[in-house]
Amino acid sequence: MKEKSARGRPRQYDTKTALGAALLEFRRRGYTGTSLDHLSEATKMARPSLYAAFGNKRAIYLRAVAQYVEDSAERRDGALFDEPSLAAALDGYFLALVAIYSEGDDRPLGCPMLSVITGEATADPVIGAELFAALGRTDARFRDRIAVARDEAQLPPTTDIDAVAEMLSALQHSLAQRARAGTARPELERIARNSVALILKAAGAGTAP
Amino acid sequence: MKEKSARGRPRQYDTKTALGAALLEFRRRGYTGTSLDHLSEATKMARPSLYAAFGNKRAIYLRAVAQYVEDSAERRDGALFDEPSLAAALDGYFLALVAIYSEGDDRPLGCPMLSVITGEATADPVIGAELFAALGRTDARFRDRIAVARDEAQLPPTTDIDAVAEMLSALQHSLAQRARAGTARPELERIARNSVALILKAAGAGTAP
DNA sequence: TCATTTTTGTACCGTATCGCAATAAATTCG
DNA sequence: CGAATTTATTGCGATACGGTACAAAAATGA
Repeated sequence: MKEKSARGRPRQYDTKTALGAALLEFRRRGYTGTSLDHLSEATKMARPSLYAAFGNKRAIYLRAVAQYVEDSAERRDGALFDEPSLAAALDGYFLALVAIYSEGDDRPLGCPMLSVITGEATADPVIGAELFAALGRTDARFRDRIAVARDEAQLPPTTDIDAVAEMLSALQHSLAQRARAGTARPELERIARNSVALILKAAGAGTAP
Repeated sequence: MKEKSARGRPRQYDTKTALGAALLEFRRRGYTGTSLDHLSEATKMARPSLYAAFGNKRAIYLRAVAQYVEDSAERRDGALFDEPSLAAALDGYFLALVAIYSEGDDRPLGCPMLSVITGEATADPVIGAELFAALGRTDARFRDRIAVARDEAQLPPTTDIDAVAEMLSALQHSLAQRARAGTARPELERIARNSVALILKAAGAGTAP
């Protein structure tokens, strides 16, 4: 499926690595705080090349975050759905999430969406819609996993799927927030484990066989 | 305790209203997206006056948010601690919180801290420290309230105070995130009520008399 | 070899930005 | 009234910003 460069001067950049470098820059500096010059330096692409390849700054961010979502989707869904035990699945999922949120040489960089574009959501409707959609996707994924666990009788049939899923989403939002504020990884992992246990207890896990 | 203006030309602005207008502008545009010109227009103070009164942009934000924290502390603590029933206290607290987060003509403006400076926390260490401290204060307030409820036997003596407080903080973080993404107020209120109920259930409220 | 195609590099434009200097206006004290 | 003091206003200067025009460079095809 690789596009074979047919003609013309070959491009010196690789799209995936460029978008990865761009996202890292956004995570470091924030959305508005990242200029096209910063992106140009980080990706080693000249500004016109950036523009030709992806479009304006917002398009660069959206492409970069879309690649992040796509690349991490497999790991996320794997952690959530390949593990039969709900408790183990959630533990694995959130530990992987904390690992991502804790990336960063100096301090944790947080979530590539929640920690980066929250400030812009009110000023830029496109960004706001993107953020809203991302929240909805996370909710839906948790709902699906909870429904599976309920169908497998790991949770009572009366389980309020929406409420439990919203608590799991809240944990994710909170971990992103705390990571961005500088909370260290072991503390995030502790919070994740404790919270998952508490949520499962509230959901009635292990109550009715 | 009012400073009586002793000499010189009297100032035309009121500090509190100016800081309130500045905070509103920060919430609308985000931290980096708000320029001194925006603040100047919003507060009806000339840029040099802003500079003389508060200092640079970061100082303006910190002063504005400090005033917000101070002004809302009374209502917050009142909702939390004046109500004897833990369930009623938490419901009241989070409904008041949702009311604040839902402010805004066009769309909800979210939290004056969580929704505004999260993106800058990695780039500006002072902002990062401020955010970290704010998270710690919220945690501590919830811990205190849970401890009171446990001492009054509204919760079992074995209650894990830290874990429950962290879940309540997570709910707060999540409501801020969802509000900023555009979730409407009734939905936020529904989530708040359901989550409080679930957390109390997990904490064992009403289990042991 | 030479035209064609695609990417790269340089330079530029209009605007916005922060921070401040210099001056004008409004008030109190003597 | 005049001196002193505090605030308000105007304007400047240097930089950074997003976005683009244009020509040079590097490849392919005939």
